[in-house]
Amino acid sequence: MPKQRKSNSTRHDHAHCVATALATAEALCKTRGERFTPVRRRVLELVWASHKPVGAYALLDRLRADGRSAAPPTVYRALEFLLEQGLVHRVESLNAFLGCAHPANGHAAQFLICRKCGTAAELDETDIAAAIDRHAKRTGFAVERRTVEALGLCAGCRAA
Amino acid sequence: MPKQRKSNSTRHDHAHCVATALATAEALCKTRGERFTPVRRRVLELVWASHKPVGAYALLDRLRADGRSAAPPTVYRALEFLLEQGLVHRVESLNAFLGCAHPANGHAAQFLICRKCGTAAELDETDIAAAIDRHAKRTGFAVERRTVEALGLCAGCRAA
DNA sequence: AAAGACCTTGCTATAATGTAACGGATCAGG
DNA sequence: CCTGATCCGTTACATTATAGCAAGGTCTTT
Repeated sequence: MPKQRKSNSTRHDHAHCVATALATAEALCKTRGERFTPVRRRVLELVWASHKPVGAYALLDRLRADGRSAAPPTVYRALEFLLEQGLVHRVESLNAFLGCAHPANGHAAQFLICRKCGTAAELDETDIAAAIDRHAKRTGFAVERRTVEALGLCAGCRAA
Repeated sequence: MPKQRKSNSTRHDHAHCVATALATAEALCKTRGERFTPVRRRVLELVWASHKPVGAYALLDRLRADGRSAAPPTVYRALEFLLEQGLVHRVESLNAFLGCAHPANGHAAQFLICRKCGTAAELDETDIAAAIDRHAKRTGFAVERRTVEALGLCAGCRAA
């Protein structure tokens, strides 16, 4: 009775999706000499439980459901680490967190967030970043970090 | 003894800046049949006190300094109104608010936020919005609202 | 193996940001 | 002036985030 046979409209093998993210994270940390501890691993796994941005306190509840003792700093510290390593993103307009789809070094991330189903798709389009940088440069502004988030309706929810 | 003679490195007449914003707001509200009440006017004025995004609780403190009785809902309701009217913007990455430089109908706003001096410059570049929309369209996503915020160093702070 | 430095975690407490709900005051329109 | 709608003051609470300390691990050096 394979669990991965869910009624998933996006029809992707999410178990594989999560497994890949965890394996990539582990490899990246090893390369960088960082410690991919059980808490950090578990928080990353929970973030990847869906493709929807998750709040820190939702993560906290799920950690506690594991039987693990946990308080807000537990989650925030794990998230801080994962953010530093580029393994998760923070969605500013939702105060929530999302697994990074391309945890390679320094990519520009943009998000398309569906206000109906809550899923967020990650883009990595250099021309969006370039357009921002170009206008910034005109005013002498040196861009260090960009936050680009679009709210709207995803293809699936528009159809429905 | 004119107060407006401040040592202002950006060398703009900020009193005029604020006065214009308030006058424009008043005119817009009148046109739309909305009530530009004293609380709303004062909150807008306080938001415009600088070109730095201001937190809701900082505004609250200043309202109280007026001698006015105020609680969080006082400020948040005023801000909600001002946001609806397009008179202020919310800076998501700072949980803060900023006077809108172009309170005309529906413009795309982007922000360049200096991490040193805290000032935020507002852009209104259609090509940035267009780039986002273009990539969204490819995936069938219908964009309704965009959040574009760049953090970095402004020209002045880079020089120093 | 022991010592020491450093990082990670558990824990308590508290700060900062944001909202729900009610009732009284105020305003626009008849 | 009534009346209905809106706005505001107030209390209480919800949500999100951080400071600080001590205990437990891990790694390196000896």
